[in-house]
Amino acid sequence: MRADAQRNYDRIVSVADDLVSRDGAEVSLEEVARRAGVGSATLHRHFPGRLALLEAVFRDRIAGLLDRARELAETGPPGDSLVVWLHEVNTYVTTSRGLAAALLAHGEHLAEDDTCGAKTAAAGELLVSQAKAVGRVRPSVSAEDLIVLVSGISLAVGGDSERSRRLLDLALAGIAPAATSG
Amino acid sequence: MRADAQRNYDRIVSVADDLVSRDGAEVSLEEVARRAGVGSATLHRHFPGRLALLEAVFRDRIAGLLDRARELAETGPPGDSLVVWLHEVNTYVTTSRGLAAALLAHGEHLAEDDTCGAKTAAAGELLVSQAKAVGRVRPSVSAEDLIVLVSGISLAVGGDSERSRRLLDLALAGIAPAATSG
DNA sequence: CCTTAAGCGGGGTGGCACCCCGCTTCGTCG
DNA sequence: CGACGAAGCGGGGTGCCACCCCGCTTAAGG
Repeated sequence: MRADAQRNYDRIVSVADDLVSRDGAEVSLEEVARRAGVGSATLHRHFPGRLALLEAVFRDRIAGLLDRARELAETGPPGDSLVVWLHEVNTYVTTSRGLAAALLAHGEHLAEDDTCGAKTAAAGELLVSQAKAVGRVRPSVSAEDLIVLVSGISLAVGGDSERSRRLLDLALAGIAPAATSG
Repeated sequence: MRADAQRNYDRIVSVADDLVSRDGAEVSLEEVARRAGVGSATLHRHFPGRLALLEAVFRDRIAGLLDRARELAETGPPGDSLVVWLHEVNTYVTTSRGLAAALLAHGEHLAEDDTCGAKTAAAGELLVSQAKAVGRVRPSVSAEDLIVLVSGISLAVGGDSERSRRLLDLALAGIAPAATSG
């Protein structure tokens, strides 16, 4: 990639990061280009569609989540690590406007691609299988399910972190009262 | 309301119903107006904003859900009725493109208004309090939470009914294996 | 320094939400 | 039943958008 192209690419991602976190995933791509000091054609050449831009913007943050999953998998107790990680994902997704949209790219089967959602689900799979091994998670539950769930909650609550956290707790525990039988 | 105004209103809602269920909540309002045979100004006069139109489109379906909640509250076993009703809501919401968006109108506190979401949550409250009374639901869970959850799941899965149903089951039961002790 | 192609961006296209305002039609009342 | 005031209508305008075309610029290599 030519040096000027790389410079423009970086400027666009940086500006998009600011604007998306300020205004959400539906920012005007024109404005991103304007603030980045490039023509809109340049933006569209580098990023064919809004999703491609969002993927680039969140790539680093997602990478952080992946590292964190590996770290938790190695250090934490198998059952709790998954819950801790999902709450961290939830916080990330809820407080980063537009991330949920990026995670749900292609909406349905987010596997096989190298999209943010696919990579996140893959990282989660590690923790899920650990948790299954110690009987803390049903076999029918997949990491992809959980990522979709987190994303959906985040989409639904807007940016209300407290409610998002509460709904995730609810979904992980179920609606029934805690079984006091042990 | 003048007779012609009423006629236009009805035509717009009817056409919007078709187009939203075919193309989702993001239909072009211009196209709705075009197909309804009215000027776009007429549409915008009757419905100030996309959400107002969606509310009108789904009002009848929502009314059906409310009746169903009352019916289940009277006839069904308190614990199961809630689950049955939530699955019915889920099916409705997932198969009616755009309904989730309508239910999440104003996103955050959907109480107090007479929006679709508020009315649905109110109807659910009946079943929730029944279920709490028989110890099937934790006191900290509100009907509003559950409606937001259902809507979020629906948004996240696109139109995949089977997955939507599975995720709702998951969220209601929690991720842990079924307690075989009880 | 010169070539060449990768990359750029001004400006165009078609579509959108939303609004203004002169014209039409409805409902009412004499 | 006819006329009148107002409610309602919609063609057309504005400003914004995503996305693209194409002649010009400039980086990179010899």
